Amino acid sequence: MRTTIKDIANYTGFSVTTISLVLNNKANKIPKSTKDTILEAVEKLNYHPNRLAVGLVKKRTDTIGLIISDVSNVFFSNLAKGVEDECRKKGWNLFLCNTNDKHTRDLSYIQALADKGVDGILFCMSLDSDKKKAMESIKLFEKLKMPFVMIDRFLEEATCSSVVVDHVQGGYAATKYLLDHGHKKIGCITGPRELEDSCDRFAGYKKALDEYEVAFRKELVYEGKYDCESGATGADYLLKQDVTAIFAFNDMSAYGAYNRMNQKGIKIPEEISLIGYDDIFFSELLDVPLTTVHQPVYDMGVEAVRQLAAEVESERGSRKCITFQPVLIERASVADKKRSKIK
Amino acid sequence: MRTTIKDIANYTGFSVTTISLVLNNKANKIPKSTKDTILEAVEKLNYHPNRLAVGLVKKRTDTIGLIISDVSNVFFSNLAKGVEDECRKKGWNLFLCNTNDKHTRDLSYIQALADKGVDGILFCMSLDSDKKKAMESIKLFEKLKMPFVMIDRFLEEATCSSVVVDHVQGGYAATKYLLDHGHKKIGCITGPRELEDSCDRFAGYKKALDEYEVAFRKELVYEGKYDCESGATGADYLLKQDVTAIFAFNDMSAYGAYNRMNQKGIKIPEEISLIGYDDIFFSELLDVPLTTVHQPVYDMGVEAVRQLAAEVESERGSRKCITFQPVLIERASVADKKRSKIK
DNA sequence: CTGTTAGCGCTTTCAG
DNA sequence: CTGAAAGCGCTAACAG
Repeated sequence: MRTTIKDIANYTGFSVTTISLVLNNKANKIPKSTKDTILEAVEKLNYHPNRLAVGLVKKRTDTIGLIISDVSNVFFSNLAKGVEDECRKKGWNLFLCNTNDKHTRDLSYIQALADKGVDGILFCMSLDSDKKKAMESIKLFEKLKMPFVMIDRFLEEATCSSVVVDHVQGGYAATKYLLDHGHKKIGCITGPRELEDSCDRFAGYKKALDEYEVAFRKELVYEGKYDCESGATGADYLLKQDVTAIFAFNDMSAYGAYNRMNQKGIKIPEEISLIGYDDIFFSELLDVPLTTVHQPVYDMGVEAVRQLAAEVESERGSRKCITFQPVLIERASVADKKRSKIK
Repeated sequence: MRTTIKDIANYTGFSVTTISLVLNNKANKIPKSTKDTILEAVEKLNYHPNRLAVGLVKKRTDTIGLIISDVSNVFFSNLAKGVEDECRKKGWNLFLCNTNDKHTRDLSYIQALADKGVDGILFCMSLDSDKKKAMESIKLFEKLKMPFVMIDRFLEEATCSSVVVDHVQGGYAATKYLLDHGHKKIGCITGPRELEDSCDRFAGYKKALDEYEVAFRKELVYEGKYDCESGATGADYLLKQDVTAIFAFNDMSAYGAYNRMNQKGIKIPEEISLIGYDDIFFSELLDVPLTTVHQPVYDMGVEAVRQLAAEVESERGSRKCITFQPVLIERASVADKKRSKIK
């Protein structure tokens, strides 16, 4: 059996109250001598408080949950790393929950975590959530009075903090970079049109085009699925449109395009410039390191925990929306547009 | 305030015992009618048991911990995925702990998880653990009477289950494959020599050489660090030794070698064959998809949870050591040795 | 079949 | 300064 506070009481002759007091630093008026005997006993008997019991009475467990779709996705694993590192600093523990983008799992994890007494939840809504489903999740949080911060996706209606990245800016930066390199026929391989982040990047793309007074042409837009395969078919399509540069809305589809062009013997960046989005660790390892838009995922994880901490401490109120600016990482996959090419 | 079992008691008029009984399916002798009223009330008042309280008395929390060095490493994130998926199936929750390979964190996480009442721990010992430190961890588990299963690394002395992969076999298979393709001068880029898995792969490499009666030559061995950079310098070195094939002990160093050869204009696999180890998702996305040794990481995660479940249920006893066989994934980075080349 | 009661291990008034 | 006692929400003998 583990040593309990009672054991310490018996051993030292003091009452459990006194023990508890000194262990929780509420021992203003307890003489150093008794403090010391107690601390010694704690050491000697190797006493460690049972956190379940503590949690039961304090209604605080120093534990939070992280709900994401899939840790094996590099985006999320980096996020999780940031989250866990920050938790460790705070002396917290982290529950990891993968929903695989199933909304019903969002719901069941939220409830399960609440039942286990977490102090708060970091919530990356599942992708199959339409507005109605999203509100369902939010309502559940509210019903449970569970502090939470939304990551990567945000809902106006939610009374919570959030940390997101400005994808409009990201899309804008990537496109502008291409434009600055003289490209005008810039194809893009988007993500699924339902996804807000894809729409945002698209908005950024258009904004840059506008700013440079390059007419938007919808035949230069290919709707991909954020995966390699659709990146490859996207490249096939755009090549036929005779683009000089491709902006893939995530690195995975950029890889697909990259490989396809390689197969076809099309040189990057000499013949076609390519730019990605995400900055997966792999992108810099390619033969032609990929120029891409970096999302500060790890930092977002850290910040999310801090927001949650604020939320937990202050009993709501914070409700801040922290926006991270993505940053363009210049590598080798973009070159000036060849003058030789017509138009 | 959350509804408690007492609320249900008050609401239905039955005692808390009765409620508890039906909720825990120990209601053999309780008439369906009362069962139904209770279940209805539970539904209506939206009652969810407080798991902290349950855990306190039952000494079971349906929660386990996973201690690894770093989730942002693809190996571990895939492992974690397998673990979490299996946990979900069992209705368990998962604590995620990153040690960054610091042994003291192994210790503090083990204790912290125990304090929070986990039923067991999946333990991937930190890399800076020598035998003595490793035993320290094991002893702690034993002192705490905490069920655990070791993953990826195993210690004879430990009375626990473990799931590992047979790296000797992996190294053997990779080397044999190269030999079968007519290569005799096979260079290898190992991992740090302190690491057991690297030694094992090396043993497999030698074993295959022996079997094919190809003399081992130590100048064909380059000690790398399991990263891209050392892979590149390893390639530089081995190229000077005039090898016809390179076996990199992990995919990261294989990428390093791959890129370096690309830079030098050396064609893979025409001029040099290359084989990796790990089968990171990226390996198949390369221009020349990398032939590599696949470790069934996800499945290991799943199996580890099952082992732990057995351990937890049967109050020790199992103590099985499950060995996974790595499998060679044939892709495009290995070719028959050119006859033209001398020797 | 159902209720009473005693904990699980800890914190926290409230007395003294 | 320290201790007794109540209670967090639940389970599990033990009665009846």
